[in-house]
Amino acid sequence: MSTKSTIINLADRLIRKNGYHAFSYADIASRLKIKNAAVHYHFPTKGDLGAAVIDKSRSQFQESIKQWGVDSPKTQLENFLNIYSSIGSQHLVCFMGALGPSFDSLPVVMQESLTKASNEIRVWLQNILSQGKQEGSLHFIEPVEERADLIVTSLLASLILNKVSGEDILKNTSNSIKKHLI
Amino acid sequence: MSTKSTIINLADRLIRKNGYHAFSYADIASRLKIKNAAVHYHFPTKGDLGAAVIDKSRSQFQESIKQWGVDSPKTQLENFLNIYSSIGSQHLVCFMGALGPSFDSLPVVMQESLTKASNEIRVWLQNILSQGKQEGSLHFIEPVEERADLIVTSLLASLILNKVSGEDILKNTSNSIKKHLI
DNA sequence: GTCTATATTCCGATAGAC
DNA sequence: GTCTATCGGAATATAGAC
Repeated sequence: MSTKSTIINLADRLIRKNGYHAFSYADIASRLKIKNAAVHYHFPTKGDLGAAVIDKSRSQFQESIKQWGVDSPKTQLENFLNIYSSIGSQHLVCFMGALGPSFDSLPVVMQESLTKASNEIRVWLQNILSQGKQEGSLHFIEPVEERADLIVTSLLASLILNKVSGEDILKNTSNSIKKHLI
Repeated sequence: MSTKSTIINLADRLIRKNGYHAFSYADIASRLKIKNAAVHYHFPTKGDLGAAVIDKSRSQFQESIKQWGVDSPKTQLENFLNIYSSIGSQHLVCFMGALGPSFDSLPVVMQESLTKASNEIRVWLQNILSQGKQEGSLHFIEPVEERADLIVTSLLASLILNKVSGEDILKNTSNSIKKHLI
């Protein structure tokens, strides 16, 4: 793997463990056994690196949902839930949960990519829910935007409370989500 | 108001706007027109200040639910929802949403207080839901822990996505929560 | 093209003045 | 008891070596 993508992966992990403002170029450099200024060659500013981390996650998500395209809405929803349980098992949060709370303090390039990401995820979930309702495999009474936001917010914060409480909050919320839809 | 409590309120606001690691003693000092080292007199370390911010919110919550004690479960739940809409209208997140994601990078005093806070909120909500179910005013099928966690996580992350998306996510999730319970 | 030596600013924290 | 002057170190970032 290239140095550049290694840096992105390290930054991604540090951001989702400690937060954007809690990691430094020195953290990355020491793990790569190079000088911190070498990281600046690949990413001139910290905002550039942060934006690359977001963009990588966005690309991965787009690739995932493309592959899921053949599956049923119910299966795609379970795939989506599995993303979060995978993150939770590593004692991390998702990039939206890591970066969203300090949105106002982030460089503009990161803010813009984050906003796009939130819309991409919410719109995709709305579509899956709509499809499932139409074919009769998923059930909900309220407007699809409301149910989609209920689900995505609950999953996002479950990873946060997993860290804080030390309990498996995500298991509880995932159960609740599934019981109401199916 | 005393300088000490003014500092706590300023720090609280800064944390919920930008995050714990994104604010400095200088931010507080400049707003108070004193030197940053003066803040160290009141709070020797940044962790002391952070813990005071959490403790203040915990006290406020305990006071609120004490006052709500006479209300019906349904009314208490609406009071709880109103806390979040009040925070959202100020374009802020709750302290749990601000601090939880970077839990691993926080001083131990803050971690311990945060963990207690998460349990206090979750247990209170579980009790309200149980009471409401028993008297027939609130309805849910899954175990009370699952529904309580669904609600609290959804509200927490709604404030985060409010910031990121620029839309009123909290309105959607609040509607969804109410429609399923009532 | 890739990385190192160096600069500059800002951080949290201490010692001591009033 | 309250605050100011100052420190040591870490942060991001630039200029230049190889």
